[in-house]
Amino acid sequence: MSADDTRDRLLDAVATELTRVGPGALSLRRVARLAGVSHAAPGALFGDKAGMLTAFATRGFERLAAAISAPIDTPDLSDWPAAPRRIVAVGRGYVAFALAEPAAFALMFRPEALSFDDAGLLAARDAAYGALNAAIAGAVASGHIAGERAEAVGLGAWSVVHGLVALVASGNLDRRLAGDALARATALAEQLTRDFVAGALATAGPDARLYSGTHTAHHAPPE
Amino acid sequence: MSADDTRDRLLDAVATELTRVGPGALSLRRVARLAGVSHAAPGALFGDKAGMLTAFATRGFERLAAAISAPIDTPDLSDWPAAPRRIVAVGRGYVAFALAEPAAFALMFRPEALSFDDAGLLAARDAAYGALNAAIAGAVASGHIAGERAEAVGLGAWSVVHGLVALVASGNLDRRLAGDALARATALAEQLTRDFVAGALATAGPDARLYSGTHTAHHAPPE
DNA sequence: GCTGCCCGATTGACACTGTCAACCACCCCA
DNA sequence: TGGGGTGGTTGACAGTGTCAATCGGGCAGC
Repeated sequence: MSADDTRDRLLDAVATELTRVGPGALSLRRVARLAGVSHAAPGALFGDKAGMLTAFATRGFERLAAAISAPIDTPDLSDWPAAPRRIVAVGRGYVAFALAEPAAFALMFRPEALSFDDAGLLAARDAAYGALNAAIAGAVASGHIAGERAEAVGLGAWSVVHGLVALVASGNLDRRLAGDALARATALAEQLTRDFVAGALATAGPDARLYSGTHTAHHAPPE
Repeated sequence: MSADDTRDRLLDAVATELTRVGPGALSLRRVARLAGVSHAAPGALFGDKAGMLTAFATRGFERLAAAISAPIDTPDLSDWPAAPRRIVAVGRGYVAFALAEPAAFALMFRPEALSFDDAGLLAARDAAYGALNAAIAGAVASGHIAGERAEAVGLGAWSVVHGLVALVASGNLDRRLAGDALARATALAEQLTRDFVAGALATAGPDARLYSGTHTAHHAPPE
């Protein structure tokens, strides 16, 4: 049983406990028991509880970066140019990750539970944000978003996606999204991302609108 | 010393402890000590820790409802019609509350720390959401938002505002928003709310655009 | 005016938590 | 053949949330 082995076993135990009881009620000792090690093993390996959760959150940011960098195909946007399509794809990856691993996602955005100045964590986080920014930068380069609007559009798209996911995760949308909340939320997030990008494009000029009216007629912006 | 008196003293102690150490590290016994009562007094009054935090969060939702219902004046939108202006005002009130009481805001959206099926909490929460929905309904009634788009616009505006605030609160925007992060975030949230509403209006029809281009020329949508 | 009683609150105990010091086993390198 | 550090354990400690038992005191009913 190597050192990396117990490290991985502990982080796996963190994952199962995180989904079972949530980030707030997670117990270091229970994680250790679940991993079959002594109650002080996490401390010896990670320093303290925050260190252990930081290691897990770092893995989470790496998976988030992979999720939003993945070339998700968007056949329903076949008449959109590549750059805005990429933005929507990033949004979909973000939502998909948050809904697939809600506990990890919640932990990643709970800085008081982590060692937030950890170098590895910051690197993984910045890598994920870099993938996000790259999509915006691509749309700027292709002329679909005005340069001076890039920050606002990037933050807006990120905010709308993150906000929706946070509201779903905090159980505040159940009444609105009756039925299969997650499926509807996913669909809505895609719609919202499209809306926001389209709104940003609309403000770029009279003819830059992506689509209008009935949601069936799509008009491509000038290339 | 009446019962309501100690109740209030405990909730005030929760407020100070919440801002001091955050929702995760809050200790029931320390709150009790701070309020000058025994360590079991909160349990006797509120049932358990979650009950005490629920009582505090209920107060928070009431203040949130007041913040977004307040008639905030928006002189910079003097040429906007009343209904979309009201939506922006709601967004500003939401952000103002979240930035003014970040600890309370964070607790309110951490359901695992609360008794989330508490009747009082749900009532206060729904009252706040009602104020939010009323603004959207007003824009629908005045014809500025298509009825079938109301849910998407409402969720989108809420998501973008909530998401931005959540990202700021979780310390994930410091690098982007260098300098006085909060002030810039507030300004950006307003901009984003405007953008989103404008985008939603843009999709309502070719001539329904609120403004375009340089952000200096504003065009009113048809009344 | 006394009795019973519930409410607000206290004390004491319990199991559990995170952390730290001390100790132990093993492997690698000198 | 030794150290010495790495990975891991045991044991202790203060602090936490919760519960049972208790207590005082106001209040209604007789």
